[in-house]
Amino acid sequence: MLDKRFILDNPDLVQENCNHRGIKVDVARFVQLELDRRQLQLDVEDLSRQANVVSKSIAQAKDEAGREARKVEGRNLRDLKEQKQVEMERLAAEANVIHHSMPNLSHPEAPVGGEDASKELRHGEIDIRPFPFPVLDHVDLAEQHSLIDFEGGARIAGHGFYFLKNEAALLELAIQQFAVELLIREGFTPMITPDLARGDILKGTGYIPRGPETQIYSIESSDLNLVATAEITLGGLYAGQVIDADELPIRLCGISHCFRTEAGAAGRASRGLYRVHQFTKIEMFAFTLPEQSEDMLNYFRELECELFDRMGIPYRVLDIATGDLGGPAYRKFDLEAWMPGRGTGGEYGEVTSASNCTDYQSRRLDIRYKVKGEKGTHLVHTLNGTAIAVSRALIAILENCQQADGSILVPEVLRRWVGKDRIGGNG
RNA sequence: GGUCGGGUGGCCGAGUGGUUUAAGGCACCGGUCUUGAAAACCGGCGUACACGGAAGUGUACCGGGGGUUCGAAUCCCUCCCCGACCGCCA
Repeated sequence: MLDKRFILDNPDLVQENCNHRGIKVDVARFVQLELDRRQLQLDVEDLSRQANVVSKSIAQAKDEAGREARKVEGRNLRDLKEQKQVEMERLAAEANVIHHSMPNLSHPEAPVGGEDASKELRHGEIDIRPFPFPVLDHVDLAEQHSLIDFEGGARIAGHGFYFLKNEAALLELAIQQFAVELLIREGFTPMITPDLARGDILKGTGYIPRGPETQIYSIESSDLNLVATAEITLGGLYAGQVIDADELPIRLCGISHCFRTEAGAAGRASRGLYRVHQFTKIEMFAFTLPEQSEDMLNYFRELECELFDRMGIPYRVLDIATGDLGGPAYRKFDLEAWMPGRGTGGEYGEVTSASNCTDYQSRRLDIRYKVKGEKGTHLVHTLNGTAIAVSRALIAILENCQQADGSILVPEVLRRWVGKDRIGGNG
């Protein structure tokens, strides 16, 4: 959420930003509602004050008749207050709907426009290598080497679920180890988080459970939901807390399963592992001082690059355009890995995403910091970034590392955990 | 799952309907004293929102929500969480 005072002071700027983001918001309406609400709040508070004075006077009243008269007066004041308050809450509710629909402000350098306006910043260290042989996609490669059982997954849980088998199962563990090891070395605290969370926590992070088009699986007869990312649990971990400024920045590395219904995704390219209902993800999350968040976002992006460079995967880095930032992000960088088996002749596919949410998430989650010796508290900035989403990484690895003889070379950095250099062939 | 006990400020902790304006302590900040520090002493010290140029003032907040009352940390209902013990169990 945005700061209400900021919206009132800068309605034109906020409206323009909403337009750039491609989100329909009536900022003027919000401003009017909020101003009216404040007037009512004054009335309510004044009536409360009068009623409190009356209440206190009752204890000191001399005779029973005086007390009774005061009680009636108190009742009337409270009734009046109640009426005003109901009206105030009605306005607040309407203003709140608009407020919640407002996206975060946008970084001045973020490209303005729709999805196509996103700007390619650079490529990874590894060039796309030529494939002087017929390229297979990861589904065919997995079939050939008995790595993934999509039919089995569909049988027990439906389309979008799968079993990882043999080296694919080992690769899943290897990828996790590789990413977590690097992040620990960088000073992140490794966290295996709950895979379920309460509705409040999801809403605080910006996810909407149980709606008609929800991306979230919910547990029946319970407030619990399967998480779509560790961002939900890691952000929620500090909800309602005041953090000592000395402790910032806090950097966490979340290891969790991610569950997504992918409602409304029917028809989109979804062959194989690309769009699945469950996958494992290693997530970076940070709470920072406001002046630290820009550097932290760049740091997240560079770590993502390092991980994919070291796995030998070609990729490009995108500076995401305003129209594609979603609600909470102030700026967002995506890594798209080259997937030779995608489309005809290969395509880039999103593998990571790093966002600086500034104070947009922390305002809703109420995560503050306090500077020693200073009065009051301030909102922290939150950032999240994919270190590695295992399912998408598997696609990139299998497809980029396939050899002319049909075997798949295991990236060197993963061999320690996979226990072999090569899948298939004579490895 | 069962029984019992709990949830009060950054932390600990008192408080069973009205001078409670939430006692007291710790921590923290300022000061006195001191060569310096500690100790001692004095003072300050919650958050949010609103109003105000400011000083400041008002309202709300004692796990969440609802109720009773002129008035609720306190009484009632409900939900959540924590702890102890019992049962079951990887």
